[in-house]
Amino acid sequence: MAGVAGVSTATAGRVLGGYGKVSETSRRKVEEAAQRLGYRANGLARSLIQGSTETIGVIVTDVGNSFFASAVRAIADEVRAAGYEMLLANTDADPQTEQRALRMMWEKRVDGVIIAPQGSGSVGHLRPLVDDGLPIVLLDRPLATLPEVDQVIINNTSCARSAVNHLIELGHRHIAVISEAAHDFPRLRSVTLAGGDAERPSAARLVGYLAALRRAGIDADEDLVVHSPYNRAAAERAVLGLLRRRPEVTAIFCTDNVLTSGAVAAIQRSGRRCPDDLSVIGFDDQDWTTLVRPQLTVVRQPRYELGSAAAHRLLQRIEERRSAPNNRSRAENTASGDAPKIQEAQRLVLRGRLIKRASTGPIPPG
Amino acid sequence: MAGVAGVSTATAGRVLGGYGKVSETSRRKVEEAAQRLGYRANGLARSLIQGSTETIGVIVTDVGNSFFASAVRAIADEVRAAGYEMLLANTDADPQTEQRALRMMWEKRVDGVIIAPQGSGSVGHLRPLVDDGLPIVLLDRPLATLPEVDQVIINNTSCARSAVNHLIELGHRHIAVISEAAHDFPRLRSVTLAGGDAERPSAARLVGYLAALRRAGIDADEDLVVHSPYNRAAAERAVLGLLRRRPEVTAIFCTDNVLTSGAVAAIQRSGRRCPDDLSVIGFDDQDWTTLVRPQLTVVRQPRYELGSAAAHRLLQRIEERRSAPNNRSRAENTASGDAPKIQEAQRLVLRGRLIKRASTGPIPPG
DNA sequence: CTGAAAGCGCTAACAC
DNA sequence: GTGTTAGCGCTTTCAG
Repeated sequence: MAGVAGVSTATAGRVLGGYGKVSETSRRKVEEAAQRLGYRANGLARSLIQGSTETIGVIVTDVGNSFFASAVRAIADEVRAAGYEMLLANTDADPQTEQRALRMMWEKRVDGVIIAPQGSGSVGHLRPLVDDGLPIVLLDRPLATLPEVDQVIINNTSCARSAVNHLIELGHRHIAVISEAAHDFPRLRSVTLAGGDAERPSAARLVGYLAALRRAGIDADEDLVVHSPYNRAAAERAVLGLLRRRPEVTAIFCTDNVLTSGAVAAIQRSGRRCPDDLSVIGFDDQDWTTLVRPQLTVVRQPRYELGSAAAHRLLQRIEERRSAPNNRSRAENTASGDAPKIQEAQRLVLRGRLIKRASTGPIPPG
Repeated sequence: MAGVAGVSTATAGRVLGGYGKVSETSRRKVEEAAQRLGYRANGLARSLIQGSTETIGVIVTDVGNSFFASAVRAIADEVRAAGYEMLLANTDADPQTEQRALRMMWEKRVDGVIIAPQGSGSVGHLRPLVDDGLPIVLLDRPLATLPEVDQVIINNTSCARSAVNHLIELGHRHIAVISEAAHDFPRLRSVTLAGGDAERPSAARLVGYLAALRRAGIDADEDLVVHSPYNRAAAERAVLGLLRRRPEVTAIFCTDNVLTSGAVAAIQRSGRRCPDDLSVIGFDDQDWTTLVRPQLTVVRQPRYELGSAAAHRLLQRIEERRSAPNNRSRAENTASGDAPKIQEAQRLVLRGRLIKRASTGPIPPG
């Protein structure tokens, strides 16, 4: 390449890499040769030497879920605008898959990571990267034992609280919730009593449900806290079971978009009329919630904004680190006697809100 | 690193990289040292030397769209099973964005690319990579001028044909179609006459619509071919306009999932009853199509399978090339007098099918 | 402004 | 088995 252009590799590099000073004449020669040879830079070599890949890693549990699809879309937009690329991985909430993805991305030298951790096991997977000083942003789920890491989340507990409050105000007393975290009911009940919060969105929403009941002086009934995995068919079965088992239930709060569609299907199949016999609140304001009859009352969460905020935060951290790579690794940090200069972690909470529509109504007489 | 373990860099490399032969003793020493130092391999250096990154590029127009979200999910699954990673980019159907993404991925040395090209302009963007011998698979949209590239697509034309046939059999004569490719109507009409096909799915579906009408001896009416971009609100407006303008329309065929939701919204707002006044067929069998009343008749396309097939094909090509890197680049090919050995491109067509439900019925009397 | 040379962290070939 | 050496393709000193 440099040979064809009749200059040294150094000059060629300066032109192609856009650094240093080059005369117009040699610039033209190089560009022409590059054109002719169909030259393309080797990003690997460049990254190897510069120590940055202009690539971030994104790890979610399921891009197929519309919630994450929106968030990833937002991240992609933000990242592209900054001239970065995005490595994407799915975990299906499997700890091992998550660990492997994280490790591979780390070895591929991503400049930062946005992750929706699968659970508390994630802390162990993230620890080495955190200690290494890699910028990380937690998406949608905080990790209490990783307080030094930035996070962008939704005010899940209070969203759930206002949803359930709405039902209570309408006169409902037998309010069921369908949740992926139902098995955590005993633990979460005490969390509520202590006024605390919970890590996973599903748990946080359940806490909100419990808090609302408690404030209204309604005893939480474990049998009305029904469990379902994130799977429409399973949710449908779970809700059908509930309605058969506890016909006195007059309202259902769904804590996730797929649980919502399962619940709506179940109610339709059960023959109960909504909202006359049964009120429903869904989670996540998807397009179809205004197409069904009655239109669904839902908690809308800013999914796209969640993604852009996370990406924005991450890119900012990467930029910070680039201009001041003090906090390289724990090893170096401990070695140098400087002030640790550990950046305060940022905790960004975006607000969802209740959209009242036609699927919620006053408690039926009788 | 090698120093701490008390061995040479070569031995350390053999252990960490998992190649060559090493004694148990030194293996243990190296692993221990690696553990202690928190060593992580540098994938960039490895890739630089081995000439493969174990990473593929995926380019779609919008991961936020449930169609692509499913396909990308499938690709992620397939790719992960093979131990690869995935760089993902969105183009919003913008040629420049597509070109930039392609270029960046190419420079980052991806081992292959899956792309849903935005249009015929994509050929120029892909040409250099194709000539370089990079494995590529076209997803969902063929490119006639790039016949040497593998493609995985849906039988869009015949899906559309059977949808419209269904309407015709029910007695409908004034059948509208809502399409992103409506402006291509004149050109596509001649394509149909010639029995040809079209590149973009939207166009292919429109061709199917025209073919069905033609076979039934119904004249296609340009005014019933309504245009809408992929945007729910726009689709809703377009369909409302159609219903006002041409009240004799008794059936609507939607050629995409977002157009479908817009059309359903419009019909609901118009006050026309479905299927009594108006039959509708949607595209893409999403969850909600069974939750609305009447349940929607739709064309189901195998979105997940489309993604897995594409990924599968690509990984296979990458494997082929790895074992026989003959066709490195055009330059070398031309130089060597060997048989070109150009692999025949594979064209995989997955079949969608019509799911008849309650939104289609016989033509109303009157 | 330009060239020569060193080296990023690794693997491949070859000796020992 | 193991160590030595020579690069992968680029950027970065450092002289000229």
